Amino acid sequence: MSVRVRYAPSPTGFLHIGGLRTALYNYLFARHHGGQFILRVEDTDRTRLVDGAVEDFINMLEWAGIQIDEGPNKGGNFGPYYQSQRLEIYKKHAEQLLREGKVYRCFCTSERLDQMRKFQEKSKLPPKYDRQCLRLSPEEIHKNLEEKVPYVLRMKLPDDTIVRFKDLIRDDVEFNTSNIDDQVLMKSDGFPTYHLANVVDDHLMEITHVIRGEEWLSSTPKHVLLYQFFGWKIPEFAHLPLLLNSDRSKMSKRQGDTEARAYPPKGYLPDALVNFISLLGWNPGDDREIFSMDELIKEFSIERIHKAGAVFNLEKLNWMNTMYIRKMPNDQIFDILKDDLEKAGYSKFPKEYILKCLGLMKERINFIHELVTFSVYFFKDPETFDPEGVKKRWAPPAKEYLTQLAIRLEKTKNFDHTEIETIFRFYAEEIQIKASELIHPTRLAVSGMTLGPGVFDLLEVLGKDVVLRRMKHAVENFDKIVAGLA
RNA sequence: GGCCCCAUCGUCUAAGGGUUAGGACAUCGCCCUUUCACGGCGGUAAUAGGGGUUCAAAUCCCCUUGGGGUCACCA
Repeated sequence: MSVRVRYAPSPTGFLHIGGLRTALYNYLFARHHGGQFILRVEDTDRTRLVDGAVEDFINMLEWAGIQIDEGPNKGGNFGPYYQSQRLEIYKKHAEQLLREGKVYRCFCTSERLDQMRKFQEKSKLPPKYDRQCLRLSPEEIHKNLEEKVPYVLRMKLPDDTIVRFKDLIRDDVEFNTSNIDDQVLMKSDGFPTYHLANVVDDHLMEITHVIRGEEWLSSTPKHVLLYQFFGWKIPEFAHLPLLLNSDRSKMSKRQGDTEARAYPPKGYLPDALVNFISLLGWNPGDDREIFSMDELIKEFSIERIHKAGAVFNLEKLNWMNTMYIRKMPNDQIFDILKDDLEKAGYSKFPKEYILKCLGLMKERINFIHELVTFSVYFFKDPETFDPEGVKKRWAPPAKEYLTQLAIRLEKTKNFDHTEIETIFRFYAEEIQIKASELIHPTRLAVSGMTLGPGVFDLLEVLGKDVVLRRMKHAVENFDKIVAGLA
């Protein structure tokens, strides 16, 4: 039987980084085994729906390179993939359980439930439904139904029974039903709760492996019991370790960016983010750390997922992002930055020129958009000059150096790296100074900055005309700039 | 609080009875060097505590401690 897994988020918010990892692990597992990855939207809570959430799930999964085989955007043989469109199915199954006495109607008001909980809390009792409605006589039930008193359907749990199940990550886990509440399965608005909808759908969609966050571990016995109520085969469970804030609490909005969609605009590459989160709770068993999606698919195994939660460490993600930027071909970077370059007004420059600039700059930036913001001087003459740099690099002889260099550079034929370097070295030797005393003032003159690519590369890429123009401008305004007037 | 899960450098982790407890990020130092980076070399840094089992324990068992999750007509 082929593997079928699902990622089943609730559209009550945008895709969470933790959700992205859950989806990724499901996807890797599916692909590793040649199975299917399904996206199912669990929109049974009508009060917390967030506009655009489903689009965000789909967009971000696609951005990350996770391909959905079946889902709201794809269709499939097991749809619909919105739970809100499957109400009849849940109703039918709930009625079956009601007929079989596995669930019962509960007419209790939320006020009574709240009161009861408060009392239990105060008296340090476990907060549990007291089963008042389980003791209702048939006449009372009939009367309530006649009077259209709203009701929910609750699971009737067996008394004092051990529910055991095997978790692929945690091995055997067991719970006693005496610690579990009679879970509501159908709400009074006719919508199922998560527990019912989830089990019914996983069964009908022939899900073989339920891979989800650890926060579901304690409700799994309810699900196991439900499978048993229906007489269905129980899928394999794998509860993933949680993603943590730096204080080791469950990753939440309080700290850092928890929404996946925050990452692309910050300049994170999808491959880097995917690679990074793949390693949060899993590793291949050796020292390798850089993996493409295909390699992850090849290497991934549930056996190597470990149990403890993992802190989302932004610094390591940043490092990984840097690695991926360095590795990425220039024209691919160009494609990603197209809009940014356009917006900055740089797209009027020839593509080959931009590609060269990207090539020089990508070695020294951490986020892809920095390529645009830090590359201004490739596209515009500097209007300001770093004051610290001016102070340090533009001592009086620099003016003469720049003048002389400009004269010599003007005579070049190719204006390439080697030719430029020769001129610098030769002139430095001639006047008995270190080449760096020429290099630093020149960098400042042509870029306005004290850092960036190697100067000879920089000059070559900028081209003779631009370099000479900027150097002359620097010489002409040298005294003003040094005096802090320009 | 009840129930459940978990526990190796600051962080991500390797080592599933015998290792000087390994790697990566971060950090520190040195080298390279025209700046910033990259890179190279090296350093600091961990088995939560206590009991067992064993010739031998990070590793198996128990207890303690600590952390987390969950206890809704939310998922």
